[in-house]
Amino acid sequence: METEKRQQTQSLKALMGVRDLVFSGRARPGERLSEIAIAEKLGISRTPIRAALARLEQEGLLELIPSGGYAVRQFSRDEVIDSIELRGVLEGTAARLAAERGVPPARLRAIKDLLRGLDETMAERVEDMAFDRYVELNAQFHEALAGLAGSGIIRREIERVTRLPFASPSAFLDKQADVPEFRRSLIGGQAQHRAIVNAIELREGARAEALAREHARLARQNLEYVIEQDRGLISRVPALALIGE
Amino acid sequence: METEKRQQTQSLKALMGVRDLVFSGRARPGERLSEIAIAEKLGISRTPIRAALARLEQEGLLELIPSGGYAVRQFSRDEVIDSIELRGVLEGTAARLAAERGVPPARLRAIKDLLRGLDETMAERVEDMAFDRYVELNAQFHEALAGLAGSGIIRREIERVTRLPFASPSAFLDKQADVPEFRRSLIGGQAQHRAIVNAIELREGARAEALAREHARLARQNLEYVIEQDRGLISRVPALALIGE
DNA sequence: GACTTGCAAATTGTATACAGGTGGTATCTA
DNA sequence: TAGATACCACCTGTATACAATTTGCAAGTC
Repeated sequence: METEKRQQTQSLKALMGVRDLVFSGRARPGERLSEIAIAEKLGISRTPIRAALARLEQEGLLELIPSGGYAVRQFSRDEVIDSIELRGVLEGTAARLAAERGVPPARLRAIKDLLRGLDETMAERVEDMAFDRYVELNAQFHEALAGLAGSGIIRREIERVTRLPFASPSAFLDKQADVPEFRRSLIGGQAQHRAIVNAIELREGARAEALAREHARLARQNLEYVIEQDRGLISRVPALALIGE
Repeated sequence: METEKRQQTQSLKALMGVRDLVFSGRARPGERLSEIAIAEKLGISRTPIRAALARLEQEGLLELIPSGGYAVRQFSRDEVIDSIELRGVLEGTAARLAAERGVPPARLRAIKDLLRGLDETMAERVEDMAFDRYVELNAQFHEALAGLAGSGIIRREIERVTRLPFASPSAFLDKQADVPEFRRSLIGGQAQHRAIVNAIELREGARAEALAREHARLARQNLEYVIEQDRGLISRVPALALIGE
């Protein structure tokens, strides 16, 4: 019908449009993002585009050009590593606080269900894994973990860091990056998932924190594998499109 | 000359203007911030105001009203505590990484100079302390610490959290909140400063991290003192203007 | 008297007009 | 041929106009 979901649409369309422009690699790092060009391409006026650009700059995806305007930001290897480290620290904090403060039974049950679901995706041979399903459940697990401490502040901050694609728990879980090396890392990853939840349940804050931090290191390992062993993969992992240098 | 430093001014004026409106308490938590009203008050058009509002929402200072527009956000006691905790975690990470990665001698010297400066503000009797100078140097110390790991990502994140006034290391260091209880806490605080730098210099990452976290707890102690012992102080500590509930 | 309904004012979201400034190019000169 | 200068096109920052909602009030009805 003519309901035409226009509610809030222009702004959202602009935000998603620009994000996609960057993530898809159609806008290369360093490239200037012209308001007019984008506006024409997306079929909306400059105003919502401008708002989207400003917001994405806040998110760290774009950078200000001294003479005005915005450009796609380029991230160095070190910045990517620090972002992953940061995610580990924040997820570790969420885990620790959840352990220290205690988690309502319903929530604990919910995250345990996710654990079980993840288990079911595993198989004897890595080729037999239900990769897509793992990716989906893994994202849900990390989301649940971020909220487990019951702190909106922490949850929000994790969400923020995670918006940088290469810092996301799903950074190396992509159909395009379906590499045996990465698949193998999921086995250990799932063991860490279990350990984290166990530590939280037993109210072992320090252990929960350390485990969550170490868990994030999986992403770092995968990153280093890509950079040092198989640079060709860089272009196949979408989350790595912003890495330069 | 009529050069009239207008460079970038409207946007900046809008940002500072709205921030000040909130921090000064002229806009109460929950209150809607009307673009037109602010635009008239500040003598600029709606466009830069709008940008400022959107940005401050991203910073967490404002919240979106479902039907459109922005309102001053109100923070619960728990959210304030979590923000302080978060700052502790992030400063702890900066300290740990600085210890693990090592700090260039010049930077180490610089932060040690700050330590010495802070020492000089101390006195036998708390009434004799150079309070203003301490406040100034303390802010510099925390800024230096945030940058000590040489990570722009970490530095930026600390800066972000710190923008929430009650999460800042200077939250309870204000002329209006010049209370003996707070002054006394500075003595132990300075000891922690020294210990943090010492741990970093000795490359003791875990110790540096734990100390920095504990150091942030000073702010939490002060907060709890205000809430549980002397609620009248709330109105005298500007950083606490946003606390509700 | 309380609730509903309709209207009017106000407010946001979006588009566009306008001015100042930046960068690039082409031409002219040495 | 290389460098400098002047001009032109484009782009951003800001203001304002316009349209669609939303909110608040008032009047009318049950």
